[in-house]
Amino acid sequence: MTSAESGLPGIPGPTAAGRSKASGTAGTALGSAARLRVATPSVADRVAAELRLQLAEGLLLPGARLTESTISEELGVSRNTIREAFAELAAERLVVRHPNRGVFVATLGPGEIHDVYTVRRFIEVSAIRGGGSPERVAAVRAAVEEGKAAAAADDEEALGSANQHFHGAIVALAESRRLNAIMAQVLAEMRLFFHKATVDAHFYRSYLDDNEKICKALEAGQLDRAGDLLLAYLNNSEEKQRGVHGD
Amino acid sequence: MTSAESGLPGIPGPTAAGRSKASGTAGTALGSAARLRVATPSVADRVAAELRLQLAEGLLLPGARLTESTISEELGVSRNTIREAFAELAAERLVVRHPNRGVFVATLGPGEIHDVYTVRRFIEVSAIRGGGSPERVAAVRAAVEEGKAAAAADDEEALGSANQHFHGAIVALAESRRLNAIMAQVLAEMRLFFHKATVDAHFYRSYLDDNEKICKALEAGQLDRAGDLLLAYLNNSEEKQRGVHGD
DNA sequence: AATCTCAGAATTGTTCAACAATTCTTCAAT
DNA sequence: ATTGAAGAATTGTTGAACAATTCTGAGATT
Repeated sequence: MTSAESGLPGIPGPTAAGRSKASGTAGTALGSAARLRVATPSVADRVAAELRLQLAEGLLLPGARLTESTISEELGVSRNTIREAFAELAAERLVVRHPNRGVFVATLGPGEIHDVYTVRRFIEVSAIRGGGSPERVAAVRAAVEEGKAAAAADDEEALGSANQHFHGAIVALAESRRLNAIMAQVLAEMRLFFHKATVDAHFYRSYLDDNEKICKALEAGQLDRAGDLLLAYLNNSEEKQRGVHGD
Repeated sequence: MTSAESGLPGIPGPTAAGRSKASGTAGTALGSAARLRVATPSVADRVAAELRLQLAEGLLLPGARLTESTISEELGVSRNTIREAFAELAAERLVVRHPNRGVFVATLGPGEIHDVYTVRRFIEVSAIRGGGSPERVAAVRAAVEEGKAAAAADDEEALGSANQHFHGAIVALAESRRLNAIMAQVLAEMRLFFHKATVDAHFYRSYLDDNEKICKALEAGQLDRAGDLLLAYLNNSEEKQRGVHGD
């Protein structure tokens, strides 16, 4: 694609406000039909979602600059709307605003990585120590199996996802909307610097055993033990990350 | 004030872009002089800060609607900028966006209150169990004394602030930027529903003893005991809140 | 060659005005 | 009382404009 007109996923056609673009009526019928009763996310939200996706896929590397006009053209959305999306992403720390200089993909130095792991230690360990309903525990188990399957299929990408699902499921034990949101945000931040150093096969694979053990302890109701294992895992993981990245 | 031109604190004079408003040159000199080397926060940020303040002071009660045009006029800021500020506040959960209907001050039902306390239990208890440097412990002590002074002066407002400082100081033990930010956000949410029911003098005052005990345990290095006390305090506090608000 | 300076280009910050889409109001008709 | 249909108000989004700031690249200076 060279000069995209509407690069946004979801609802296809732009409705063309402004005073330009003769605004062909084609597609309008389908658009209103599809909008059954679900509140359509705003364009700004969709832009934010799209950028979040590109961030997660490593298409936008840390430190990269996000120029308003470029994205505006690329996505066929006005600059003002882009700015609204930026405000969202900045609040999520995925992106940093330098006044008068622009927004950049967040870069996580050694200190920041430690900070992220501190949050994870606090939340994940507390969550697992609190246990959870059988359904939630089953979800943790499912994530473990998902990881095994990915390993068997030699799918690195899926392995990484499974690992994140595992940790997400652990926090979900607490059944807290806010904790889930916080964890999701932290995991999104982590994806950011996962792309910097290409992780080798052994990197993720070594986690599988840990996850299995943690899950088993959880299922057996040995919550303190599960917490200790998880804590050790997180410490170990941080050390490895620290090794891979600067310092 | 009837038709405010620049209701924003901080940097006084609006620079008047657009094509209107003859833009008197008065005040410009002082403005640039004051902007020594500190990155001036954007207007959107200042709007968000102002709204955050009004929210904290109970000037904007939960459920209240924030109309773009009204705030735009009131603060002498364009609608687009207001929207950017809204995006910030929505990300902080202080405000909720109903598509095509507007933004409203967030309301916290019983479930939400429980959720907020869940986050606090996770973070605060973990933080105090981890202990902290002498300086950070001293900061906790300072918050306790601040509360005592406020009680002696019969200053309800200050008592509330001191209490929040106390809990903020506990999280600060962990020396984590992100945890501090999360806690600040949660406390901001709590301020939201504190204004609903006017808390009587005994409400806060009963906390003073708890805080003192917790602080003493912390200073004595009895971290587990401090954690237990804090946990009990939080459970008790949640129950009281639940009693005051619609159950 | 290294660096300083300064005009011009590019970009961000902010505003205004317009209009489509949606929601809210009002008021009559059944 | 319920329904329905103008009409008013508000949000969502755009495009254009311009001030302020930062970036860039030649020359000029040491």
